[in-house]
Amino acid sequence: MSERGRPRSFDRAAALRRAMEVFWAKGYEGASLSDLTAAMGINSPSLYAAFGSKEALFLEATDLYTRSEGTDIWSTLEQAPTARLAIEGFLTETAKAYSQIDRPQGCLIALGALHQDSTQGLICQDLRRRRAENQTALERRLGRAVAEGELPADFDCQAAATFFATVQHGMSIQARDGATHAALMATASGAMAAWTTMAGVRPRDKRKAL
Amino acid sequence: MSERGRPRSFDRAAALRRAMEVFWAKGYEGASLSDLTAAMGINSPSLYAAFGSKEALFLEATDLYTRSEGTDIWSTLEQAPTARLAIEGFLTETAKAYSQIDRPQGCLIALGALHQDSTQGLICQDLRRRRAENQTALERRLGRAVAEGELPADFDCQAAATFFATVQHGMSIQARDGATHAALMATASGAMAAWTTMAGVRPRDKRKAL
DNA sequence: GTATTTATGTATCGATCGTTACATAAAGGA
DNA sequence: TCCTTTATGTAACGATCGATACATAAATAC
Repeated sequence: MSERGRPRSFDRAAALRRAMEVFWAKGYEGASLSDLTAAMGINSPSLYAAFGSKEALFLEATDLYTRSEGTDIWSTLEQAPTARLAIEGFLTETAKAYSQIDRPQGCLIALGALHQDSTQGLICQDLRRRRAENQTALERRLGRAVAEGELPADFDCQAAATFFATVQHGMSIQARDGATHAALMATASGAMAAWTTMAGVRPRDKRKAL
Repeated sequence: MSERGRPRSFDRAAALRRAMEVFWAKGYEGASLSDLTAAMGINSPSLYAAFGSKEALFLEATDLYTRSEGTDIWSTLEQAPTARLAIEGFLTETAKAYSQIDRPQGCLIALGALHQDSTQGLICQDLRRRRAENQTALERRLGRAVAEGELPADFDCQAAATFFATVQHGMSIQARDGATHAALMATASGAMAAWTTMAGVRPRDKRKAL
């Protein structure tokens, strides 16, 4: 069926991964076609034949990013036995992921396109949707903890999810500024200090942050 | 002395303010010369004669931004009678500043140039320096509180400053996503919940966040 | 007055942006 | 073998990027 015509001479998946890394490092507007084709090892007509356009390539790249780079963060959030461990794991995995030395620092979803016209730009809309989904995932996990009795019924899941999502966004900028893993963990610890108060824990020992 | 030659036909300070707003809304790379000259009401030769280059204009614009837009945030930090009120005011003023409806959302210093090559780009270096200065201001305020006995001697000022600075950076992205003042205040409250734990307060009433 | 100095508007510079025509190469179908 | 189909490399498209050359306008100095 699809075996007609001259076969593609490059690995589409590998090229997409290279494109993802370029977008990750430079953002959507900062990544030029020259940057992309150079990293992907192909010429622009091949890029357009395989991916359609720069926009479409970015959308595929962010999808790959979501499927391949954020997994530890979100699987920890879902699978941790308690909400506290879920949030702690979420923050710890974020600190780890954002300070990998062999990768661009910070998060593609958070930093990829901050300056496009949000109401018009397709790219900006897509990233914003993904950020909203992430915050919703946090809120759902907290809601589950309320339902399970781990958190008090009057716990404000939405406010807490907003707070932790915002901390994660800030960690992207912090990472871009060259923050070490330890510095990111300082932020994670700070956020967990908030948990202690928010969850209404009466501390027997006066300080037990993270 | 400087009254020789044809006088400038536009208000340099007003034009700089317009340029600042464009950079604030679109970022350094996202703001084109066309955008700038249109907003400033001048032609490009006038821009270059008055400001030198796009880079120099941006640096002047960020300086104006620092002097004119961030004042409430940082004066509150310095002048509040206690560190707790200082941090609370810092966060509250940030939430207010980042959600002004008649202005670009978020912070120019935080969002202005996230994707330039950090080691090379002059713009990126300047913004990074300003972000570092802001974090240092937080750390100094906390250190003062330790010296005054408000905070315990083993209080980790650097870690706390990192945390609160990161929260503020995250609020810029949150604001860019259209967060309301209330949503930003939810984040501020979360950060103050962290304060309660970090400062080692033994809460008599179990919850008193912000 | 004339000379000098600075600013403005027009028009354009070379470089780069994202994108595509076009001829050729390499595969399967007949 | 010839036709169709798809991919590749070269080369270039129009648009826009940041930045300027140049002639003219408007001020002061003499």
